[in-house]
Formats: sequence, C-alpha cells, structure tokens
Amino acid sequence: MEENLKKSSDDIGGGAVVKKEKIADSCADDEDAPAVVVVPKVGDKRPCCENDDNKPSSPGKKDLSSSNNNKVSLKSDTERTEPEYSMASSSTRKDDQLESAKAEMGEVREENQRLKMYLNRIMKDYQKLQMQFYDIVGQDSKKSQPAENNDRHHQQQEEEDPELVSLTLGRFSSDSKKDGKNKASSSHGKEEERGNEGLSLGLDYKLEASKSEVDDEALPNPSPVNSTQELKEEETWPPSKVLKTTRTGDDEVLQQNPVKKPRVCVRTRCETPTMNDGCQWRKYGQKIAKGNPCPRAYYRCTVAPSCPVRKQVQRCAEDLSVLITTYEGTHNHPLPMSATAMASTTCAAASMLLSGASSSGSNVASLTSTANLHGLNVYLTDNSKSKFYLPNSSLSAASSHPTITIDLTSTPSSSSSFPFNRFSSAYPTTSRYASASLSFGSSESNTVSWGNGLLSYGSPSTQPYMKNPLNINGRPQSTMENNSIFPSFMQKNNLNPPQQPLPDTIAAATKAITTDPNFQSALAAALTSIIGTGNNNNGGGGSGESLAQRLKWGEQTFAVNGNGCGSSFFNKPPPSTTSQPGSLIFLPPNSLPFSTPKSASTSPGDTGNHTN
DNA sequence: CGTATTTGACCAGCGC
DNA sequence: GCGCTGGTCAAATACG
Repeated sequence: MEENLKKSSDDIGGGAVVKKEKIADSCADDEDAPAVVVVPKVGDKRPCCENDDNKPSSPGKKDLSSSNNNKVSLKSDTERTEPEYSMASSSTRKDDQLESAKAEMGEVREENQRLKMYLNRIMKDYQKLQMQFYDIVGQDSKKSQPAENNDRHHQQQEEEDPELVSLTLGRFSSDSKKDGKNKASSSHGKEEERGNEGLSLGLDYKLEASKSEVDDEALPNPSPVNSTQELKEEETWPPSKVLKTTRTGDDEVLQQNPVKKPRVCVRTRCETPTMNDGCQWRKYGQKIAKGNPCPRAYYRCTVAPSCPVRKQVQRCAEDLSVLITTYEGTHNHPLPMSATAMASTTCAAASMLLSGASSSGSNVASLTSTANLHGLNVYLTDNSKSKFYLPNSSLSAASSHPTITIDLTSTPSSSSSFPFNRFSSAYPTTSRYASASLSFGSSESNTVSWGNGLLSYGSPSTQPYMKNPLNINGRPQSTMENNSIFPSFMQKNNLNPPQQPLPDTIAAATKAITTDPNFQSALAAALTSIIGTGNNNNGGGGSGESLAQRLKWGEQTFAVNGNGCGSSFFNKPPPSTTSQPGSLIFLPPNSLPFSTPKSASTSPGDTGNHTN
C-alpha cells in the first residue's frame, strides 16, 4: 500500500500536472481556465508512469507541469527566456514584456506551490482515510465474520448476476486491486457498500480499476478531472481488446466484471444532426445498426487527444425526430463551461446508475426507485428484471454495458405517467448489467430538443446545425458542434430561466439526479476518496468539514468539471469562486457558453455530447 | 495544405 | 466453426 501511495504520488508529480498552455488548447473557450490544472495526461497515461524515470518531459512545458521540480523548471524557463528578451529587445516594450513574463512566471510558481500543497494535503488525507477505512473494515469483519461467507456467496452471485455489475465496478478499484490487504477485506467492503452505497462506489464506477497503479494514482491525484476515471477509462476504453487483456492479465476479480463502462444514453428531440453538448467531437466511424435504418455515428472527444470519451449518435427508428446519443467514458480534461452541463448530467446519471445498481446488487432484487424532483421523474430500475424493452433495437448493442437512459423527449404527461413507455431498459432481459432509465419530463416542453435549445440559445445566428438538418442518411454533417450556451442551469433556485427551456430541463435533470441519495452517496464517496476530506483537518481552509457537508445538493451551485463528476476541485479555484480549495463548485452561475473557437463544440454535458 | 469526414475493411464478441 | 453484429481503423476524399 505504501508503495502504491508512493507510486501514485510520484506519478502525480511526474505527469499529472498539466500546464496552462495545454488547458488553453483544449478549452479555448474556457476563460476561467485555471492557471495550472492538474490533469491526468490521458495521452501520456502510460508514459505517465514511465515519465518519472525515463521520460523527462519536454523542456518547456514539462517544467511547468512537474510539481516536483516546479521551482527548478520555472527558473530554468525564466532564465531561458530572459536572455532572449533582453537580447531581442532594446526597447521599453521588450522590458514590459519581460516584466510581464516574469510576473507570469511568478504567478505560475505560486500556483505550483499551491498545487503542491494541495497534493501533499491530499496525500495525507488519503492515507488517513485509508487507515480509517481499514480500521472500519477490520471491525466489520470481526463483527460479521460469519456473514463473510454470505458475502462471498453474494459475490459469486454477483459475478454471475448481471445486476450486480455496478457493485463489481465499485469493488474493483478499491478492493480488488490495491493489495492483499484490500483483497482480504473486499468482502467487507461490499458489506459496507450495502449499508452505505456510496462508500466505495465513488469512482469505482469508473470501472475497471484494473490496475493497482491506476487506483493509486488516481486517488491522490487532485486533478480536476477525475484522474482515476480517466486512467481507468482510458485503459478500458479500447473495448474488447484491452478489456480482454486486462481481464486475463488481472485477477479473476476482474472476470466477474467484463469491465465495461457505463453508458449514458440521452434521448432528445433534435432536428439537427447532432446535439451540441459543448464538447468537441470527431467522427471516426459510422455504421448501420441492425434494426435501425438510420446509421449510427461514432464520435470521439477531441478536446484532449487522449480523452477516452466516445459517443454514439443515432436517430430513433421509430421517431426520426428523436436523437439518441450515448456517451461512454469520462473526460479526462477540463471542459469548457458550456460542456459541463451535459457532463454533469451524464456523470450524475452514471453515478446514479452505479450506485443504484450497487444497492440493488446486494439484494439481487430488482431495484426501482422513483424520485420526483423539481418536476422531473427519475426512474432507476434494474433492467435485468425489467420487462420493458427498448424500442430501438439499435440500443441493444449496449446490452453489455451498464446503461442509463435519460429521456428528454417525453412530454410531461407521458413521462409522468410512465417513463418507461419510452424508455425501457436498454438491456435485454439477459443483460448482465443493470441499467436505469431517467425520464426528465419536465413540465416544460421537453419537446424542445436539447440540442436545439442549446444551440439556439448560444448563438442562434451562428448555429450551423440549425441550418443543417440532418442529411439524407441522418448523418451528422459536421461534428463540429457549435458552442451552445448553457445557461447557468445549475444556478440555484433558478431552474426556469426564461427562454431557456432546455437548459432548464438539463438543470432540473441534473438536480434531480444529484439529489438522488444514491448518487449523493456515490459522489461523496468518490470525492472523498479523491480529496480525502472527511475527517481530516485539511489544511485547506475548512477542509475539516466533511465532504458531505460541503455538498449542499441543490443549494449550491454544482460545479462539475470536465469529467463530469465534480472533479474540478483543484482545477480551478479561482479565488473568486472558490476560496476554499476543497469546496465543491458547481457551475458558476451564468457560466456562459463561450462559443468555442471554431471547431469545438461546447455544450453542456461531458460524458455525452449530443450532436444531431 | 492541413484538417475533418467518409467509408470500406478489419477485428472481436456472441449466438447458433 | 460459422455467420452476424458492433465497434474501430485508416486510406481516400472533401472542405476551408
């Protein structure tokens, strides 16, 4: 364990920190881009570990990014640049530049220092938490040793039982892989999960925590984007191949879980080829799916080169006006503000799915939870038991993935009456994974497609989509989505901004999801695992406060970071927004969608982008 | 000319 | 083992 921790810390120091430049690149429209963001280097994921030893980062950038060598690096940079400036400039202008450069360097240095402090704090917290966790686990194990067998039995069942997928997922990261110690306590962990859904779920749902390194890395990593998720996801994304290898390579623990990422399926009414979710996507494939005449388009997130997020866009065969967008994976990079809405929503949905599944998993009973929040109906069901089937056969493809469906197409009446009419589980009855359906049929007209609403809101005049109805084949003509402005959907108490029906819906949806106890617990656990807040007195102002306390669902603005699940803690603690490092920031009210420069399509939603 | 999209080929998983 | 299907790759093409 210690080793792991150490390792993780090294990793963090070596490769996790991303420099400003990078951020700027990926999120051109994010004006508030943190000066320094800790972002898991997706692309460098592997290298990430290697970097420590073998791969010195490239001079300019890496220096800044290397937390361990911040000072040195910065200094070297400065030294390097100074001469250039002086040589080149004899004029006062140059001097000014030099001064400004120095000032910048100073800022960056400070930022780095701050990040370092964060990192240290996090590491400490993490260790403490872990210790506590083990203590608890140990106690439980003693208390319920007899029950252990049962747990094991459950475990086995889970392995065979599709429903338990989410549990499995949760289990992975924390239990299975850390070390023998964890392994021993895995069963207990499960027990705890049962009692407290959120416990270890957290990031687990990120899945396949196949590698211990990954886990370790992730936990300590303060990166705004859930590094854990990213790393895991990245590894897992390569669908079958990687999975397979992972599976084989890893223990049997993984066996039970095919390691498939949860998917969030969003149904919206959208006339445009794709829904603008604020992210930048590149189309990499198109296929005719069985049972649906409309081709399915495959997109991958291009905001960051290594972003594992993929999405599938397809028109509903039954109703061509309905666009089905399926998101898979979590962004490993900061997202534009406009993209956070969707990201948060999808992330929340995924979390809910997992948490819900986990809870159901223990009982192996069908889970059906209903929440009526803010006029939204949220249904979480265990599909495996569900007798409903998804009309769109094309979705059956997702059968192997835990899938949660968010229906934004249903009208109030229909949704309220029975959302599953439209949505049913994406899983066939034989599905191995639990799935959930969310129907956000707000009282407002959901008929306004998400994409449309967003698009029009953002910059009506410049919305190409609107101009480009889908082509004959229903293929997106362009993956470049316009930036949509996603009104501060997260604004507190402001769920019904005028003229923003859609965002509103999303906001409500997000809120509804986030209000879900399951989700809360899951998210809290996740955040806790990352930040290690909990009981520690974190040096960071008020960190002593429990995370849960800090999460004031529904009341506070919910800042979801690029990854979606509140990862942006450290991402950007702009003084103004977050004086407290640990505080959970939800979208700053009125985070407007800046239109992303050109190609970037920023829309609310990270995990998913819907482009019609 | 660089970048994004298109599209056929390829691969892996799954069911029969 | 074979065929079907989903998903991805990558060369060719289109576009700005």
